[in-house]
Amino acid sequence: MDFAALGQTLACGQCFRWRKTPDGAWEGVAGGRFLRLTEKSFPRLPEDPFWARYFDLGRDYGAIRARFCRMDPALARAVRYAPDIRILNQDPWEALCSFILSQCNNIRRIRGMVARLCAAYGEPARGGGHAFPAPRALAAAGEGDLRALGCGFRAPYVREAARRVACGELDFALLRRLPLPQARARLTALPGVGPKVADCALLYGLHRLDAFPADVWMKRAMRTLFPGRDPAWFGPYAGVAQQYVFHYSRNHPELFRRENAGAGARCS
DNA sequence: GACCAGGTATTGC
DNA sequence: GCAATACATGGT
Repeated sequence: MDFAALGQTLACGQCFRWRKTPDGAWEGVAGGRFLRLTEKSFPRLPEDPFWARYFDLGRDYGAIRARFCRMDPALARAVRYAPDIRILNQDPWEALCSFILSQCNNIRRIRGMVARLCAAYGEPARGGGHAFPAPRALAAAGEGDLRALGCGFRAPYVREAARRVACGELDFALLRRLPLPQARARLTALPGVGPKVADCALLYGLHRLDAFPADVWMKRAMRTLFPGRDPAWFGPYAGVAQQYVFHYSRNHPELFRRENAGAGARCS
């Protein structure tokens, strides 16, 4: 991974709190810390244990890529489009909450909603900006307050998820060690959390790399690019494959022009 | 205005 | 099981 390719990881749809500044730096907040990455500071990233883990620097993505490229030509195309994508180790609560907000929504607006929540309910972060709000903080917010920040019909979902995390009813430490189907079931027990959001929380928040979020783009991609395949076919790193394919698909909508989005998302 | 955006819950067949 | 519909909101 080099600095120039950072955008592949930070702007491929897995996180909502990073931005590229006009002068070409990347700025973001995670784990209550603000980070500004430039061409100059980037090489020292591995020295910080927190950020090394956040960017999953200990994993050999070259081997994962090579395996994908051998498996299937379409998968190889997706990998080559943005080979430097890595799956971040995000905070589980932040991932769950962010993807609850993602339903029936676009990435630009999700970023805005998350930014407003952080500004209103997040503690000041070390170095600048605000941390993602603690579950406790959002559990204590009124539904009307969350709606006022633009959360819409997702407001009660966020509040209830926050409450269950805050009181320990939903335990991320447990989710880390449960078999995937059982972890998924615990998550979908929350109102407003279905299979897609659950898999996002598992993949992005708990780093379960075999979780495979299937949104509209992935459903289209599966029909068109991988007919007859299912998530298990992608193997133990199915979630990584999903990220390559999701990003590739979103940036090649012409591949699906003759599809009628159907089979899934209906918002209006 | 209609249509869409990383879905989910509810209802009716 | 599976299709239809409501759910807020902002951008094109």
